[in-house]
Amino acid sequence: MSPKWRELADKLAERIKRGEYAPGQQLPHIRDLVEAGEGSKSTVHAAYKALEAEGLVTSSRGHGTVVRQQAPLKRLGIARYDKAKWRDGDEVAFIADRVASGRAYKRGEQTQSVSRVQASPLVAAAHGLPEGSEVYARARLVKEGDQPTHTLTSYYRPEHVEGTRIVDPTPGPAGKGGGFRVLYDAGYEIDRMREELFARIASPEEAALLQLAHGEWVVELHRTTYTADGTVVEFAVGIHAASRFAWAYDFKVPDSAQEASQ
Amino acid sequence: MSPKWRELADKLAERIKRGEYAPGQQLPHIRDLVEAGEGSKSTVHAAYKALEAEGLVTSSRGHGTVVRQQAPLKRLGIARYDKAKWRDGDEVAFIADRVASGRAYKRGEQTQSVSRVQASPLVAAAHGLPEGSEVYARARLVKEGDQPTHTLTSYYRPEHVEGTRIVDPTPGPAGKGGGFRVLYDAGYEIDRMREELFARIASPEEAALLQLAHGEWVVELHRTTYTADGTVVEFAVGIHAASRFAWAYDFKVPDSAQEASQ
DNA sequence: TAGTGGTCTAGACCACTTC
DNA sequence: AAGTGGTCTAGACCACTAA
Repeated sequence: MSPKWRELADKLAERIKRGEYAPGQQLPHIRDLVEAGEGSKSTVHAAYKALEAEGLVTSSRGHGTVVRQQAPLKRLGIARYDKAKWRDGDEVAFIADRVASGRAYKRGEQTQSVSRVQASPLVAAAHGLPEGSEVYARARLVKEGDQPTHTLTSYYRPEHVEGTRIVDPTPGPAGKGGGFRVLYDAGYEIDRMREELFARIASPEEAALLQLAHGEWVVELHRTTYTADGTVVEFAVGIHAASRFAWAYDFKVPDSAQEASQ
Repeated sequence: MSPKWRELADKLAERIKRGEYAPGQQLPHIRDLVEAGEGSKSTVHAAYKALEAEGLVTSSRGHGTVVRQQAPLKRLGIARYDKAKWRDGDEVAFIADRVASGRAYKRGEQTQSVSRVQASPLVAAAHGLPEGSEVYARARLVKEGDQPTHTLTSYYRPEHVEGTRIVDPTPGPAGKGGGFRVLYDAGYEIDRMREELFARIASPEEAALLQLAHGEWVVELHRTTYTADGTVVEFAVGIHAASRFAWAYDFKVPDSAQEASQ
């Protein structure tokens, strides 16, 4: 026998999934359910808190509890890095994402700030630098309408970007073609990438920034970008609301027995 | 000003991270903290519940609340599918994972059951079959010691596996070399894969199976495996405890302007 | 039997929003 | 001022574990 608050939460979740409570619609007020005999205020509140942690509703004082918009997952694939997009056209990866997902791009949905900082152990290791070396950090917060979706911070070695648009940024996503175009123009053509992902609980700051419910998770993405000679020209860390993204990777099955002939 | 339960949870989390409460060690009992003036029983309990949702501790009735073992992330990369491992040797992918993570493999850490089922919409779409077609499902639950880490269910088309070891399984991971070896021996050499990942709340069944705390998340992995001629020979769905895994993907930056010459 | 965490209640009070 | 969700208390009782 589940606890009472769990039963109530399941009952409400069921109705939400069946569409009886539509997205944007108000759930019954806590005091109404108390009156209706669903339990004490604490019990009903526990059920609502569970629904919020599960991402189904959002509560706010003074307003009430409303069913959340269940935005479809945004799908990110390798194709978003296609050279043709940023080298020959003027797209940048994050705009390609929108197009692929059938979303429109609006100006002002990406904020950016560039600063010169000391490399953290993670950043230093990725770039093969001593800890504490100075690097350029380009931090973006990407929104979709009013909804922030993820942060992305790129770290560059000073000798690769000094004097480029990246360190003296005009508004918008690093100008025409984005960061990879800038590196390309500076003589560093990207060739290979490594993406590493894992999920964890959002920190309080991240939860506030990405408008996450308490207990929601984020996916942390580490992207290391190499030129053909193996130089790391960009290391980026992204924090994504875990419930809003999916990643897809296509690859050939490796065969180490044939490595020499490839 | 955070609520009292949040302050208490943060204080305890801090001490856990600093090592004052070591993994496996008991946290103070709820009633002790009530006595110590940290708040009422409900307040202290709320703090403990938050710590549990954040994966830091596990509570159980009759025992107490102990600090969780923070197992390092298991890292999964493309290399675990290396043909040399299962074609020329007799390793299977999941053993390669253990070796890469410095863990030992013990027999009996993987359970398996094979059945003939009607394809769900997801499975049918992956195989390009009409919904409800019959497929073989090979379901595994992978453990590490006593700790289950993930489930993995592979779906095969009957004409690809009928009469092979897969559908008449001997104990262990589909026998020597695993499922890919069986397909290889049957004339279907795998060539290309697509992995898709996303995170979501664990269902109650998954939480029980994988021994997850309430509110923990899982990563669902969809793996589609193709032969060189584009035939889908395996579609697999994995459910991983989100806090226990990391994924890494290496790839060349695509260039659609050169597709013809590749 | 004694001790643990978990649930539930009734009610007071707080923080915030809207009218 | 009235109505919303959020916090907190004191205490009763339940479920489970151990000796």
